[in-house]
Amino acid sequence: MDRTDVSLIALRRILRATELYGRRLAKEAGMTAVQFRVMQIIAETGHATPTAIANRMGVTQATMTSLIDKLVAKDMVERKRSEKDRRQTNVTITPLGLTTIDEAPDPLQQRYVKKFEAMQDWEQAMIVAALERVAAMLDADEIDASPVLDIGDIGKAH
Amino acid sequence: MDRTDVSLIALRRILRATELYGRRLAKEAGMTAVQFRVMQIIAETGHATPTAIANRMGVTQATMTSLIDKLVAKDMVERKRSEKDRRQTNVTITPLGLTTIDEAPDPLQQRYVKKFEAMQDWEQAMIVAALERVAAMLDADEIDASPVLDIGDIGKAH
DNA sequence: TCATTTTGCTTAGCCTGTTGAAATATCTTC
DNA sequence: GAAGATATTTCAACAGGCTAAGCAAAATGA
Repeated sequence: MDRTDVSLIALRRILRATELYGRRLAKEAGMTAVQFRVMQIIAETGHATPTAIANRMGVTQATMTSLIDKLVAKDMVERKRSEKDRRQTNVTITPLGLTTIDEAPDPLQQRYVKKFEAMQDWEQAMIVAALERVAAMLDADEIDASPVLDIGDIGKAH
Repeated sequence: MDRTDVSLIALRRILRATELYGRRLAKEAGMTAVQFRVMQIIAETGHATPTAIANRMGVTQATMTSLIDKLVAKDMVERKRSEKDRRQTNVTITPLGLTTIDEAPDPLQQRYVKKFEAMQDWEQAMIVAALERVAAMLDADEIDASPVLDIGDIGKAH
């Protein structure tokens, strides 16, 4: 087995771990990974418009509407008409939504961040360099204005 | 922005490239990424049982039944009752299915493999080491006998 | 000013993937 | 051969995704 195979296998493990994380999250947080991702994005600043979220996640507005519908039904977020531009809807997170995502298990990220930060400086540097190299190899010529979608998002650090 | 963030962002790019690849594949090969993954598994040996495929992909038998239904409708695979154990169904790939996956575009892997193999020895070694390190960080204590699922599977090399 | 275009969002209808529960058919075993 | 285990399928229900169409509110421009 050559290095190419080994590297592909490692990539596969990374993808799979992410997928499994998404499923676990779905069960433990009482919502699906996609819904959780929407919550995370809204929680970053406390509010966001459907279009903005849709763009970041790489889905259409229509899809976002139905996702928000479900989160509203769960009392996790609220819709509020914008004052400035009354075409816009502002989706804000509710107190319940906030505690839910704060308390949500985030095993993948926690695990990764903790271990990453425990590494020595040179090793961190090496990993960052390698990951960026791989990312560049994979998403090259795909840099268009397309959205920042990611499956079960590994999330923002810290 | 510290190194942890940078590394998470790179990971996110990797995941996203994989996701986008799955979507492109779906359009160009005339089937979805999930269906394609089923085809790949069957093609490994030319045949497989629904349960075996379901296990490898981490879905239930019921799901596999409906996936196979669709592939049968597309004339990509066939169901054949096993002779030995007539409870079992053997899913075999058709000639059409075989040519379809042989000719399927595999831009992600091609791109990756080509670039990887063009790298210098020391760089390949560095990337393999880094990817394995990251994979270990992510899928630690998750090594159980669970299935070999991966989204839009990066695929087997060569 | 006001008609036209653009923008932001929702509705409606349709697909795929997924599951759990129940039904069917076929071994296996005592 | 009856009871239990195993392999699949069927069915009903949902989540997520899309497109097309519609509506309401800005923005534009003649």
